[in-house]
Amino acid sequence: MPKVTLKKLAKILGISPATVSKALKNYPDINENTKKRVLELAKSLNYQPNSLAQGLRNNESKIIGLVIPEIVHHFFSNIISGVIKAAEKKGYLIIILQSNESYEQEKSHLKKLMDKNVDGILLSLSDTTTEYKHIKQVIDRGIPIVMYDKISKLISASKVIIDDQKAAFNATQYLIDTGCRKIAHIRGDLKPQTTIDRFIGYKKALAKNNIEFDASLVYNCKGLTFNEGYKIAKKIINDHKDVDGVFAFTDLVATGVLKRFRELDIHVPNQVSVMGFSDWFLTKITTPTLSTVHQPGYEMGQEAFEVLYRDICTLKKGLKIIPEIIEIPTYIVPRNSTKKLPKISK
Amino acid sequence: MPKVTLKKLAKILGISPATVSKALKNYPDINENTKKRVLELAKSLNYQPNSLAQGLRNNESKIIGLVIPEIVHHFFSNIISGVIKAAEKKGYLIIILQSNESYEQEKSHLKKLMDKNVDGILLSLSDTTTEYKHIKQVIDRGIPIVMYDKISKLISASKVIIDDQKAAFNATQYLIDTGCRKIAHIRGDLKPQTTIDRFIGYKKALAKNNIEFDASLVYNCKGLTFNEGYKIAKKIINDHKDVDGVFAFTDLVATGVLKRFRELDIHVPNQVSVMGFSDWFLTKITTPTLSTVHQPGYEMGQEAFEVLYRDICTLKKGLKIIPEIIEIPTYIVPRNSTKKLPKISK
DNA sequence: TTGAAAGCGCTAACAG
DNA sequence: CTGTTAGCGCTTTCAA
Repeated sequence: MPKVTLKKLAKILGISPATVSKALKNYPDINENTKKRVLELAKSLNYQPNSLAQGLRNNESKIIGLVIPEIVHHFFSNIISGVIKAAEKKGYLIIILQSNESYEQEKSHLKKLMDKNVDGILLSLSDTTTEYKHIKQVIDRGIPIVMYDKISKLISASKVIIDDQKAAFNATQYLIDTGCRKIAHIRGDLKPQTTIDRFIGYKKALAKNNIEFDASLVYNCKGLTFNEGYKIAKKIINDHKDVDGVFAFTDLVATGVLKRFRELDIHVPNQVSVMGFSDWFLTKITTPTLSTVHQPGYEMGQEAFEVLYRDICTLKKGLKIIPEIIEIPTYIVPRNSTKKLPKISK
Repeated sequence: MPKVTLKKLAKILGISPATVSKALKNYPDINENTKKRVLELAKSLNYQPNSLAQGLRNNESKIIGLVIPEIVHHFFSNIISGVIKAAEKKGYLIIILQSNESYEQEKSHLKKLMDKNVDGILLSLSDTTTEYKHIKQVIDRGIPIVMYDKISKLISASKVIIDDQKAAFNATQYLIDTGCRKIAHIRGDLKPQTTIDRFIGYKKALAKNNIEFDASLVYNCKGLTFNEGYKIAKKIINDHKDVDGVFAFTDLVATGVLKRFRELDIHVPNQVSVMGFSDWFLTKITTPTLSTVHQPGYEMGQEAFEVLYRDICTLKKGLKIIPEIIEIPTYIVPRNSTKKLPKISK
């Protein structure tokens, strides 16, 4: 199947490639009739412009890169979905790469994306990234980067985030409002900022309500797994018989807690309330269903693309990017693992 | 940051671009010394070839397209992950598009991918696709397509699949082997082939074991949702008090069944066994955990890319593609929603 | 062992 | 309104 090129169209019509190009691009200085002929022929021959050539010429690929820590993950696959949706509207395609929380991979992925002349990159930092030279290099090359979810304050670029601290504060406050006084917190690894922020939010909520912070109520969770939650639940109960709330930094862990509590015949939420974080799909199917903080992946993905798009346009106009920080609101999703709020609202 | 091009390197070194290109590409007819100088300069200036130009010249993009029905889905995100992993090894990047089970979107996605000069396409048919002209067009254009998961026998292309019929047969057989005799089947929409095949597998297993097929035990499930399972579970019990097994065509639905059964105080697996299909992540966290058929998304993704890669190479050599059909094996994952197999094995 | 030249397909500036 | 020309960055003859 010999490919249909501009040149060929031109030859068939007996006009120049330039004219054909303009006709196809709806330039104003083209005879209506010529334009019609071109358009018709193009359609009938099913002409597709060669985007490689276009890209080479115009110095843009209409492709953006998306670097994601882990694809098989409810939150991140929602992000992908949001990005694709928003990108589609503007005629952009998405190349996806997975960093697996590895700094090395992140670095090499950025390189690959630059090689492919992407017009911009969406990046969520890997947990092991502590240096940012590779990112600055990309930006210096004139390829805009927007960071989402896991970001660094040390990079000057647009960002799309949630306020983990506030979200965790609200979650803890919710537990308190529904009557909990002795609330354990299961936190993640020490490093990632999100984990730290959620921990701070937890502490702040306690402080605000004059509940003394008790370090022994804070449990460190190595992996982000169901099993970790399952194990820790037992520990919590052993250590603190009178605990009445658990706030886990992520749903999966909370789910493990739920399961163990049921096995231990600890009633949720009457004896102990449990609060997760993220609003993964699975929170709807546990028994009891899990109250959690909704982390809007889809919206983040959409927003991230839109910011990036704006930055791309800014850059194309030769202007300097003014980084935007966009915060996507989160909210509590009350389900059955927490008690009802008292009617008398503040 | 002015980009480093071949030309620039050539100028700096006082040699021709052609020579630089060859040096970089390890051509044999280049002076060792020249080569070294080129390589060094290239590295020190961090030269990256412009892939658009390369692509234009060599007529290949080193990008492949992946059309997926739905990204936010455990099975499919595993596929993505597998594809990316395999593609990475061969230096390919992946553009992802989501069809949302829409024929129109599928069609337009294929067009976009062709426009972007992808070297090949991985496609899982949307449920609403009944015509295949758009696919044949792509193949005619010389872009190889490999279909995975949801395929059509009417297309001559390589395919990566599981044997749904066999898998469903085994699942049903497993229920029978563990003592079930009156097994309900929750099936999906009428159209998709997978649904039909699973239904056939179910029937065949009954026949094989001399259990009479009873159409009233087959329930049609509109959506692929937890709620559907939840609703249907009640119906099953109302219609058939003595049912002792349920085989759902997908895990999510089975999970809904599990939940409703618990509410109805129907013991799983002692009174009724429940078997799902897919081995989604969530099957490990339900109560009881859900026995299911493992559907290996990651492996399918890897395999799909590899077949596509072979087809791309074949085509590049000017040979004709001989379609391969690759079947990825499935297996039963026994968990706690089914009874144990009797010790005396056949 | 090197380089000049042509061209992949498209577009933009400019001339007619 | 249309066409000529030049060139994006790279590769590949082919001649030197």
